Amino acid sequence: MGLYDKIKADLQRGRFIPGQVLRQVELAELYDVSRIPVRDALHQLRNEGWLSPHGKRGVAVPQFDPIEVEDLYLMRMRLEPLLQTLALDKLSGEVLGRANDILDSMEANPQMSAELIGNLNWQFHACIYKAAERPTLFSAVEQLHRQCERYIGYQSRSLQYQNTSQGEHFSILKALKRGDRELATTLLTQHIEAAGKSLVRYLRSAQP
Amino acid sequence: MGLYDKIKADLQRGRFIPGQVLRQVELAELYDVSRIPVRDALHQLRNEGWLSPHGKRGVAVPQFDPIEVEDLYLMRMRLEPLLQTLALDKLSGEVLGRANDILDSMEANPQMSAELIGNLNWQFHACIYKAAERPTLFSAVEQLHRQCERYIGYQSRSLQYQNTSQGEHFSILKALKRGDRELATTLLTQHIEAAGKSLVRYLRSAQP
DNA sequence: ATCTACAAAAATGTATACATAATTTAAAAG
DNA sequence: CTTTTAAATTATGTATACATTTTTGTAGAT
Repeated sequence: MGLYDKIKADLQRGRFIPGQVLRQVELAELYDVSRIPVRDALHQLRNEGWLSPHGKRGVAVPQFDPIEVEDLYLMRMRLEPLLQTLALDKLSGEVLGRANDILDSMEANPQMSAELIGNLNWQFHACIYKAAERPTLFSAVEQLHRQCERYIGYQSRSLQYQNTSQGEHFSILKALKRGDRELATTLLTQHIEAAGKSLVRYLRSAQP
Repeated sequence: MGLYDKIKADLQRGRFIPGQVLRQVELAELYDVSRIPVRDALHQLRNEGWLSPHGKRGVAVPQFDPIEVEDLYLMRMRLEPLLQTLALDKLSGEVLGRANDILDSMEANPQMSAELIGNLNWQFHACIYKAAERPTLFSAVEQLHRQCERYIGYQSRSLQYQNTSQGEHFSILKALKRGDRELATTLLTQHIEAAGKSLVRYLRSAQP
């Protein structure tokens, strides 16, 4: 696990306080490396929205920003259905099977960590998206996911939402299996919208 | 002008051949700096699609990829109208005036460099987009533009396309002034689609 | 007392040197 | 002759040291 992942994990776990300014030397000492790899990691983390520029030098841990969340989900609502549509014609039985397995494994283990649930969630959609064989579009969507991760965090969400979300996954998969383009698109759009709304609700309740 | 800009300009001008592998030492000697700033610049250029990973080490100048162009314009067609819509309510007379000035200045100088035309082109849209005050969405759109730049290059395009494109700009601006949400959205979508198609046509004619 | 100018500090950018990882080349075995 | 393995080469990653830039603090003038 590289330094980038370590710092990201610590940001996700809330080790650094929003608003806090991170200095290269501090981090270098903290993780026991030189400033060079720290610089690289900070650049990347800034690109992905995990850190924001702080004046002319340094980076800061960004505050929670509801507008940013809204923007991220608005973009996902427009790009992910597009990608899924492009994938539809190329969906093999193998891909659909793998997608099914992922959902089943989530169903089977009712008490997975929030982190693992989030990962499998993305795995499900990603394995469908990859079938489209559109690398540029895929990595754009992937980056949006990474930016969302910052807000999703490791907090476990309500069991109720987990269930409806899981139900939506199965509906989408069914529509894909039937090759119903329209329905799959509609369901995915609603799925993302619901996820966004749920996230905003959660953030508003957790943060003052 | 930083090293990043220098290398990008040289990529845009075709100093490096598509497929060519770029080594840090070569570039360091070429631009007379050490490898550290080269590394930083290469990272960023790779993030923006100007360079692609080459195996487990090094980067290469990417080949022209029609699918990538299509993806970029598909994304722009979905994100830019969204951003413009969000801007519509906040458009002040001052912003609209500035947008108008940009178009007029393009009209006034009929023989600007292709590079300058491209810049003003983006300035026009950007000054409207900025009015939305949605930084996340804006920088996503901005990044898509940067990725498109690689294909647009410095080559001058047909005069015919310049004229129709300019006409579309005026139509969009008029719709925005009237506050016609629907029309402005439709026109912008078509504008981007036309630009994409024109670019693909151009690339197909220039490249074998 | 406030503002400006200049000096001291602190933080980041960059160069050089070394460590690690990857690729290639050559040698040996099948 | 092909394939495999190990050594040498080459490229990138990282540490340390130095340069540059930005910020902060202080002294003097208005």
